[in-house]
Amino acid sequence: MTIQGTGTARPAGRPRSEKAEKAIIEATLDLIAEGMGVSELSIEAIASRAGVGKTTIYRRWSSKEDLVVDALATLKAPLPPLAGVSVRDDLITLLDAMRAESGNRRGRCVMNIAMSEADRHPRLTERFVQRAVEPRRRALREVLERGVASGELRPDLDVTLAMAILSGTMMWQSKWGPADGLPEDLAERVVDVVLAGMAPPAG
Amino acid sequence: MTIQGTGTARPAGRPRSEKAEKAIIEATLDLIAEGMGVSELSIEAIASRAGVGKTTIYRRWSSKEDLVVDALATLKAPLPPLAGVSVRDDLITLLDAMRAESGNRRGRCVMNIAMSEADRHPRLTERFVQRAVEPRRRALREVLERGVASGELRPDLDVTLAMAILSGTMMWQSKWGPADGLPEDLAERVVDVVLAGMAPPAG
Amino acid sequence: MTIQGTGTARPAGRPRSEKAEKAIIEATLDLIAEGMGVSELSIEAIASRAGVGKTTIYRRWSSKEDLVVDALATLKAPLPPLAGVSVRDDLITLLDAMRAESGNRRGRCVMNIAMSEADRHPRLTERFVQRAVEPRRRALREVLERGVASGELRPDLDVTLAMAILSGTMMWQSKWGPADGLPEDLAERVVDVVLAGMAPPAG
Amino acid sequence: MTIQGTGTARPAGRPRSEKAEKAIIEATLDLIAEGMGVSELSIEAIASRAGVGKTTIYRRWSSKEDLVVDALATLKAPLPPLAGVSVRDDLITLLDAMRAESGNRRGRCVMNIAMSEADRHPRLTERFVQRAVEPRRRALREVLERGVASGELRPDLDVTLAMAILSGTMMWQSKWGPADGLPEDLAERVVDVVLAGMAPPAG
DNA sequence: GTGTAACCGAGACGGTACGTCCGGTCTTCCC
DNA sequence: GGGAAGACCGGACGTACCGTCTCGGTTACAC
Repeated sequence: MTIQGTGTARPAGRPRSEKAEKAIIEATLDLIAEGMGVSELSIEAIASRAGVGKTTIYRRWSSKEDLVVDALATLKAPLPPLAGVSVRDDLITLLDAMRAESGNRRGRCVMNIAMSEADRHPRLTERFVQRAVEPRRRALREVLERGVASGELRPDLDVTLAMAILSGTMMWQSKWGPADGLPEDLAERVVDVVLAGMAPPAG
Repeated sequence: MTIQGTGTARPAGRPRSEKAEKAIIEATLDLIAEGMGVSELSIEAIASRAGVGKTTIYRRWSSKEDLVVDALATLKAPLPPLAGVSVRDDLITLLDAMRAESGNRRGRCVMNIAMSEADRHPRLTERFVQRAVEPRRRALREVLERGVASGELRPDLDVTLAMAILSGTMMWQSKWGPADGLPEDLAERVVDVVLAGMAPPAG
Repeated sequence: MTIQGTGTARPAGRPRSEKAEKAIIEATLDLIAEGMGVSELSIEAIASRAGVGKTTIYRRWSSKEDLVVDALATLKAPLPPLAGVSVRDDLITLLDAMRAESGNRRGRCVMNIAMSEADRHPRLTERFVQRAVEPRRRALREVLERGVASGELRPDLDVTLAMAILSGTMMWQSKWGPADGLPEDLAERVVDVVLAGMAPPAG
Repeated sequence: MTIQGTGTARPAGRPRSEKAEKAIIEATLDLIAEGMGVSELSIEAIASRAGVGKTTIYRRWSSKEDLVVDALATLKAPLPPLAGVSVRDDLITLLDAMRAESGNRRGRCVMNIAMSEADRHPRLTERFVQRAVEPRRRALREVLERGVASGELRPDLDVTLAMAILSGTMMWQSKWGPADGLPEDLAERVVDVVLAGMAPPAG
């Protein structure tokens, strides 16, 4: 017998097509980017867009939600590189990146799904938080704590509060801001306000 | 002839039932509060929940979107009464009210709809902004401007920026905050940070 | 006052219009004659045909069935005059009249209703039997019994059986006969068969 | 190429379910047996009773009438076996079978439909005649003609007339007879009357 | 090769909702 | 009271689409 002893033996028959899998995921993300909510998304539309039979989808995922979860999971989180010199600069870099991501169509739609389906599809939101929210939150926290450690920020800084203000301001404005005439340099300004408001009181 | 010249004469036939109209609106809001998005909402479910024939709905609204628009429009905006003494106290009152409103189930669901359907149903969002967002925004602006006028806030305060920070922080946290362990007195704290960060530099 | 004290006092208000009542009944019979079954009959159609408001019908009959019952009840049963001489001739006269009545459109439709609605609307059928079937049955029986009494028919004649054969043959053929090429003088022939088959055996 | 030239190739896709087809027909007959006329029959009720989607019905029949036609067509006509010895016995057997069939609920309702819808749905009636009426008529005629050939009946017997009397008596009584107190052995009696009335005059 | 199994396409399945129509009832106006 | 008008609820219509399932025919690998 020539069955190699290595781990999982390849199952008999034609192997599943990676191409089909990718096409399905891509089609799903495309449709999401076009503003489809989870319920507007139809397997039929995905299959058609991916050039794939409905069966092929059904063979891989047992429900639409599973598919969307997997699709969102492929969204990588390329955090911007931080200079690591000035805390202020790094914060601005981070916040501008966040705004940019949630500002374009795709980001906004993914955001919508993650938020509005939170009640009905907890697993979906959970996965999104884990893949997209947490990394950014962690980066933000690290920068702030670095500032505390380096003395650039006051030692008793309420990091959690600062994070809430910074991210809240940016994310909220990416949703409603455009209509409000908020300035381009919003990141810079809010960082300054927070740093000023949280700076050591006098000296 | 004795036809009175007064305005629009009452049309012939049985008049439309106000009760039915209210029941329909209420049913719609109920279903929204149960997490239905606009596309999950079905006229049939609304009719059944309201104890009303489908025709009675179609007679009044030509599309589901129109109905939802009207339903959201009935959400009144009972802003909390402001003491009008201290700007700081008034801000805290306002922000806490905002958080409370978006914290309960109904508020959260309405919020979800308004946000996630923004792209697909602009009229819906527009109406929501006009009825729910604008009044709050205006109230916030008035308090801030009063502070400027009274000298409680620095004269060159960037009111728009302050509003973005205050409302962004509160609204964003009403969505993601619960999982973050943010404190109960968030409103108080963020107001203090903003006031400190925007206070007249010297005195 | 000129209200006469006689019997039932006339109720206040405008008296009901007899004309409307007749028009409604007539319209109902018309529609039935056009082949409508009880369920195809609609109050709306009746009202429209009678030039009457739906209310006016609803005020008088509490259900469609009641109305149809009353309408059928107005169908009079003008039995043909019998010469009273020969039993054979009288039977032929009766049977030919029956065939004529169930042969024209109106008679056939009324028949259809009476028969097919028997299960669902027993009161309707009951009324029909009482007004239309019974008189004919009675006439038939009288002629036969007269023949027995006069010696024209054998004394032990089974009157019930004779009636079943005579009326069954005529009525059944009025339904299915036309396609069968049955002769015009069917009545005469069947009477002869029955009389022959039931005549005193030898002398 | 090895594509065989054999007949009609099986069409692509999932084949239609015979089970569904049968269930639909059965449900239709059930509802008819419950006294539904053609207009009371609703596709929705049939679908629900058959445990089938409405599409599954519409895929097969384009109209309610077509469905009913097919349903009635499935009613088989199991004529009773005839001994073939005595004409009199065979006639009695046939007539009793006819009475039994139109005596039970299902038979009565089918009869009602066939008769009362004759004007509105000629195709329906036509099919019913062809499937149910004709075979019986043929059997009756054959027995009678056998009697003529064998000398058991007079050679100049009017077969058509005899058929009209025999079937008319039986069918009519199956409708109105129960209330008339007609005897159990009606078949026997009417056969005797007809044979007597049509027997060769002298011998 | 041959076999196995996944592939694709097509189409029927049960189900839900659609928007329309119409029927019987109810309510109001005007004569 | 009577007519007209029209809203009311309910039920069925025929259609569309969805997710599922079931086929036939094809393709890619491992033996």
